[in-house]
Amino acid sequence: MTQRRILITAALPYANGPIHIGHLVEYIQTDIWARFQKLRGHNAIFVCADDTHGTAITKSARARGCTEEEFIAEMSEAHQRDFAGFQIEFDNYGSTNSPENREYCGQIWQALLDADLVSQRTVEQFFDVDTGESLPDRFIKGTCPNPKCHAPDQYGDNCDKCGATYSSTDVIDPISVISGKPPKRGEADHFFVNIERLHGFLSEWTQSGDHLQTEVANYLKGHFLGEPLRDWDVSRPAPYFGFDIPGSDNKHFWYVWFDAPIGYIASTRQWCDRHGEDLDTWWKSPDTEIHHFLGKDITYFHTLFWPAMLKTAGFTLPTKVHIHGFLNVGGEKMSKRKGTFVMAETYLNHLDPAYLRYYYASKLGPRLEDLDLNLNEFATKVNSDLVGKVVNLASRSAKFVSDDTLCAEYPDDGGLFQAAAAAGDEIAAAYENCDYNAAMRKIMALADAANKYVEDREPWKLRKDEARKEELREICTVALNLFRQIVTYLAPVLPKLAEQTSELLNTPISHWDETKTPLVGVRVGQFQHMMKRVEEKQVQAMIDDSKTSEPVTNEFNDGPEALEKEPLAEECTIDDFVKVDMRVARVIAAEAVPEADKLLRLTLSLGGDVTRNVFAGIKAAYDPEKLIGRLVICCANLEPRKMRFGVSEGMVLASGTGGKEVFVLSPDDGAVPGQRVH
RNA sequence: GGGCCCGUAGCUCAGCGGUUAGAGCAGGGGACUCAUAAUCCCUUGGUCGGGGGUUCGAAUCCCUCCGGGCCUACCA
Repeated sequence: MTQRRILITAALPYANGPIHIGHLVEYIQTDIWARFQKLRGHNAIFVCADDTHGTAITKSARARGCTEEEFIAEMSEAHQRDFAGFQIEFDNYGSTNSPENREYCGQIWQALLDADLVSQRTVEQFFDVDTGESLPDRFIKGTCPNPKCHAPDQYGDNCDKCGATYSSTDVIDPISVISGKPPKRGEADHFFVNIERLHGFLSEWTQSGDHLQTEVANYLKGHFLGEPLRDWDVSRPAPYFGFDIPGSDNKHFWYVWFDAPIGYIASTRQWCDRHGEDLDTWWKSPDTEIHHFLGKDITYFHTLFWPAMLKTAGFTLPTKVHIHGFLNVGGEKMSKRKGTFVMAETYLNHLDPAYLRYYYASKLGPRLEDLDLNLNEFATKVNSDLVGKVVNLASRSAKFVSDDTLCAEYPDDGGLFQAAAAAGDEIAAAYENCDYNAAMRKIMALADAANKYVEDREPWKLRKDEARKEELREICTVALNLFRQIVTYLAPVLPKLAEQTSELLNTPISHWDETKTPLVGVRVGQFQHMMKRVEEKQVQAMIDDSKTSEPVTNEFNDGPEALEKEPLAEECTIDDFVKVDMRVARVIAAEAVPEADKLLRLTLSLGGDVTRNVFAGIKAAYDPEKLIGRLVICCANLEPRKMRFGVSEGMVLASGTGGKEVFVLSPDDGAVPGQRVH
């Protein structure tokens, strides 16, 4: 077989949060492919990096009270620790905030300028009033501008409720997520890449050859390539955490999605520098295959902009972009509340990474489909396939020959070894095609056949008969050779098991083709357990751990305590709800009740001359004078209640636990007393 | 609104124009006891989402409807 030169990348994890089991689908998928290619003897390298730029990083660093550089350094360390924990082995792990990356950004930028693809124009957008930062759509929240919807608290790009998409400048009552204040509208110059000029090239590249999965090619054709491609906004005005665009006098920075994919090149460059190789060998040679692995969310960056950049700057285009779907757990999106949003670190505190590597492998196919982690299936699959079938082979045969040797000549096994050796090509083809679930099924069929062999030969009966010792050795030689074939085929998925097997048989597993020749005459070591069964309670502990210890990672960092303290009430009907008549009211008089510890006496106006006398238990939290004039919400049809100090004719709505922790509700500006709350 | 993908046994999926539709797990029965309650044998279970069409032949191709997931450009 001729040796291929293969560059493999996984998408760069954003340095804004820890790695979770959803990310791991991709890194495990890619790592398996990289290990497979290496095991086949190809010259393959697997590079990755942290994606470190953008407004979100600045915001997180600020929340942590450190600089962006400190923040991303800490995050990079955490990411690499998690990856190492899952036996994901990069040949180089870089950062987009590296000098190499700046250099290649400059190079590609210059190529875009030389090709006259860059233009500059003014964009109207929002800025935060406190920090002066320009605000991306996701940093704006407000009311959906769709007249039929008007859902509050929606992001600046689209509405969760009605699905409308819009520009953040259209949002009603916009609020900056950074300061919580209304942003100011302003203008800024941005640089745009005229991607439409490469439309012909992109149509050709995406629709021909085998660069993309067919569903991805279809999606691009149906979605983007059917109409003119819009210009790509690749810059952000200062202040912005990233690289300043040369010649822009520190006023313009490359948008994070410009420099992120270039991180693939920069990371390769670091590897080249360490190994005395030339970058062009990897990025400008038609003899090098480039394989990107990524999730479906970032499809168009990698299938439109990225090829356009590479093409313009004279780099090699990807041989194949492998796009996978998202992870669901138990058929649903990962959920912090349900404890299914499991961080890599949390998983590792409870379970062996080999389990997840195998489970994902057994579910991954070449198509862009979501993958479901079913926790019951996870446990039964690992236990039944890995422990019950594979490891069991060694477990039930090795100890009969420990500290002894395998036969000097491979015995007759009825053609089992040959058949398994022949299956190697099919299994390899499945790996090559990213059809890991097919590969796993084929491998497990081999394990079934091997177990049946042991069953038929009943070695446990022979061991009692010294005269048949040689026969026993033959059976174990066959069983351990079949085991070793299986472990070799599984080595890309289960590197640790391959190492343990290497030790047991005193022979390293270093090449796929070792499955073609039986191992004979070697000394067999003491058998030790290679893998523990998954216990249901470990899985449950991991889920429980994820429920409580997970940091809430939305940008507001709201904790779960309040809800936990006072769980949601029983469901009520709309009819129940409308019975409660809540009205906007103005506090026109307020005084403390001297005889009472907690009460203020409030006089509320519902407009005109309608008033309500209300006793509210908010004395510890509010100064009565400051309440006067304020709008509040009151329950206006509550049955009046006689109290020692008079009759209370309603209730002022407030949240909080009592004492000083009381927060009276107020309507937004514009509300007038007497309006009903719906 | 537009687009992409999916709908096959209780569950997760394979099969994608050609013998009576398969696997693993789960369920039922039996064997074995070397092995981490592992293994082996037998077995229950499906009008392949519905309806039309093309074909000698359709789970497989086409149309349509229903159901589900996802994408829809400065969001990772």
